[in-house]
Amino acid sequence: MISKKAKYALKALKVLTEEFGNGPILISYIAERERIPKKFLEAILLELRNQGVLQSQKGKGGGYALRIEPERINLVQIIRIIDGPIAPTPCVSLNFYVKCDDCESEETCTLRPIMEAVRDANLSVYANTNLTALAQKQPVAAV
Amino acid sequence: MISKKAKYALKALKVLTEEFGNGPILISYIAERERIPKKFLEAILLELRNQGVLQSQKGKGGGYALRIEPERINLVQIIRIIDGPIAPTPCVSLNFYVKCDDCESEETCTLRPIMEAVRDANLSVYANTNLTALAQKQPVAAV
DNA sequence: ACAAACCCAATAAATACACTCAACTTAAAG
DNA sequence: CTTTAAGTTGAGTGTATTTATTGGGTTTGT
Repeated sequence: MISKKAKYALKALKVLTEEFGNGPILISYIAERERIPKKFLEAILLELRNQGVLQSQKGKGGGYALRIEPERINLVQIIRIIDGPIAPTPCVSLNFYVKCDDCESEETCTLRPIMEAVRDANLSVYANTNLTALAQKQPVAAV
Repeated sequence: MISKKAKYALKALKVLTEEFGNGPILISYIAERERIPKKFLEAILLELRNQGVLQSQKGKGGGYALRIEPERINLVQIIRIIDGPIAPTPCVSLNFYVKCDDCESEETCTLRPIMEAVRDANLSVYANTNLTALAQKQPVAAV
């Protein structure tokens, strides 16, 4: 399961993709349209801004916008920012690797191959989906 | 990410698979061998027993054992017992479906197809792995 | 002055443990 | 054959950390 935070992030980015080119979009607008708790969304958008995905503008006429074209942003980047690892266990994570303190050897661990397979299965879906696809309700191609 | 609880459950079941046919296995034995916090493991094994996966025996010579042959138990069953849904969001879960309170219509939701693809990718790995495979360090076949 | 993003902190539930005591089963002692 | 002791699961409670949310106040740009 991904977190609600990640799901909210994706929904917010969907809106920002649809509104891409229309200037800054209000937090309140996104929150209402997608029924996301506003204060929570605030923190999510801030995080995405700090990670370089979004840009923000304070004051009147302010709001949030994608920093680059939606085609160039895929779901792997977003999920990693919000939830961290995509792998089912930290010990097979590519970007957030943490050694298991309960495992003796990774070479002999029989769980690893399965966990790696799960990781790759997830990665292939997330990596092949960009924000434009997310906003367009395209059927996702099987991998 | 699966929970630590789920990972511990799989490791414990691996041991019980290896020891299948050798009578009841002690919690302490599994805990030490796999370096799982004993009290936590206790709760995990109990849950698996209550769900019909394991049988237990109290008193001297007691312990835990698989109730049926390891070939007949796959990881989907285990993950569902311990972590619940395999799907990334409750709204695309086959066994633990919960309607999104923030979504208006599931038909028009653009996140759904991606979430379903992720769910199916995970399911295909977990469903194709039984406890015997888990214990044998077989490379997992791509799906 | 106003409107917006931004920051700080408090709350509630779930996760990951630890600690203590009760219940049950078997085996040995009397 | 009954009692007792030892070994084991089982049940309840407590604590720290993360997740999801809310509230109030601050800063910044127009």
